[in-house]
Amino acid sequence: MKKLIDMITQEVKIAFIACGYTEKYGAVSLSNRPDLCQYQCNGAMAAAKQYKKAPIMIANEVVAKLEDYTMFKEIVAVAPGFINIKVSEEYLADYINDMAKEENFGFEKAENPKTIVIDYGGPNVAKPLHVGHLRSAVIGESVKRISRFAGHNVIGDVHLGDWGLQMGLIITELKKRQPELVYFDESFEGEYPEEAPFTISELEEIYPYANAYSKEHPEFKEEAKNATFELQSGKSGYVALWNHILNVSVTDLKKNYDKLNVSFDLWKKESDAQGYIPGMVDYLKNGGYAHISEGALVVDVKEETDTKEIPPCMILKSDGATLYNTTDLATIVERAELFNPDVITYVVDKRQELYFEQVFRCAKKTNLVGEHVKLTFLGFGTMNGKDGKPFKTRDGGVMRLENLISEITTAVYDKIMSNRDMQEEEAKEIANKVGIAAIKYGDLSNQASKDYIFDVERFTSFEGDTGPYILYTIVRIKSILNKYKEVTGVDTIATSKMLPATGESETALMLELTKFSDTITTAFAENAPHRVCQYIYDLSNAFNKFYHENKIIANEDEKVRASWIQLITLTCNVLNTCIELLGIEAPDRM
RNA sequence: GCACUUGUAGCUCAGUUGGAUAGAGCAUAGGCCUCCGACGCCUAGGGUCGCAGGUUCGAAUCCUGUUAGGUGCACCA
Repeated sequence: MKKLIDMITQEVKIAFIACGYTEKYGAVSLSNRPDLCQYQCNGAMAAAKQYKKAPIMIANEVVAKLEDYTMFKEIVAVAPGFINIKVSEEYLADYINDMAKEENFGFEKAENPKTIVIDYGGPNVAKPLHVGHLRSAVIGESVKRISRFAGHNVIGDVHLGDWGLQMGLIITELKKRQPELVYFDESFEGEYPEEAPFTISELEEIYPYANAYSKEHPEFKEEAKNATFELQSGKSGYVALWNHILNVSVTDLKKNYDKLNVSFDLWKKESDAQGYIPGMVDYLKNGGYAHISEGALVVDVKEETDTKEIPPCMILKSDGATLYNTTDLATIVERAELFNPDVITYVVDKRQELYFEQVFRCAKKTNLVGEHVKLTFLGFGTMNGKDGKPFKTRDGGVMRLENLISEITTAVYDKIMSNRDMQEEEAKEIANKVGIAAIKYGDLSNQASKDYIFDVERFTSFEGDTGPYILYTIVRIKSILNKYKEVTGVDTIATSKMLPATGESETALMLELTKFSDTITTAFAENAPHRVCQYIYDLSNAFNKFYHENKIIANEDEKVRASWIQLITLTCNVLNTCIELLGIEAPDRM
């Protein structure tokens, strides 16, 4: 189904052509002056120069061609050359009725679906999720859902950090604490136990301890490095331990991501890419791409046009060991081989931009991926506290994601209990949904690339541009619909059509609904969930205004009543679809 | 030092390919419940869009310079 604005544009363009002007001047945009009109065309002013004619004359000519169209309620030329447009109520109602009938409210899915791999989440094994992991998860999840809704074949990959010194540290520390474990018995040849010799909380304590200890004790660090090497060489006891660490970690991570309503199609790990490294390194060497610089194997990635110095992309350290770059490049190779993607999007902290620029350039320059593959860096800003500095706990430590979530949900729970008479059990469930919405909406409503201030007070507020306000609006509509069913005994799935709007707020609500497809299109094109947030906020406002101006259930005219029920049902459905794209769920009551 | 990035109301943020009087929310001051959820709606005040030039009929938006904050600059990830 064509977008309303495109249908208008089409007519205006035809009129421009009919008057002898170039089509491009007929571009129509949303009005900046809602008090004057709904849509506007500014092309006459741009055309004035080319045709050496007063803009208002051009505008008048064009308007004369369109005046009689039933599509328009009003189309006028205004000095110095604006064309102001209002759509007729009948036309708008027809459009809205079609929207309600169509799948996805008439949004047209991509004709040529692309395969898109989204790399987000990026947790490390044996380390708890902390606030630093929040944005990647929340933004990545939403971008994934939006892309999928837009009709693409999307693969969300968590890209687990399971490689490197951290594993050696844990193993070495474990050996120090429990040397009697069979994993350390060199002569052991049987089956290792299925049960892990530690719990997740023990694991989470071991890693930071070992990490700190290694900084003070070089000999311990040396041992850990050695253990890492032995693990990577396949020492069976260590591999068995590593599997335990992975399993215990992943189970816990899944639990936590689940709370956030975040899920991944793939649980690929850095270690999975290791197998691709030797071949890739050989390829880079033999292809003449890589050379030795200061003892390390590097690929130059600077370009003539650079205004800044871009350091070469390092493939192997001077001691011959691999590093993050190596793994990331190998992962690109792995993904290209497994999925043949058109796009790979990385949802990571924006501080890694230069680094990824190097990796992307290296991959392209050396043809590790084809020309057609688009490597996208979607960098997000820092989540700051109210003081504008990176978010910390009260005593200055790193805040665990779990704690952040429970802090928010208790705040919401208290609010619900003080306002509503509700069973504890139900209130808790609702508080979970509302709390998650508060966190996610608070994050997603900002442009991803900017830093933002995480303000518990503001995000959990039920007023203003917040997650809870959006949910409140949805719950309110649901409540009206239930009441309607109660009063009339009629199910809300009415067959009647929506009638042309009779009031301003009704027209405004309908117009807002027509913008659904435009919103999805832009949100996808820009990888920008905040577009969706903005839209549902506007839509919620439009609904609330309409609600206040009209008595829906009490209306005597049965046809109007049915029409309005249809209208708010559609509003509710659109809102629900949108919050789903943000990874948010609405409760039935709150 | 070099580079990237951000600067919009007291605070937190939007701002469509350059368009008309720069928008929201919070906070502040008022008004609206015998009526579908007042966690709502309406009204008011609040701005040199960091600063200075330039391009343009027209600039928060494009260009140049400048200033303030944030960030990054090969063997960490």
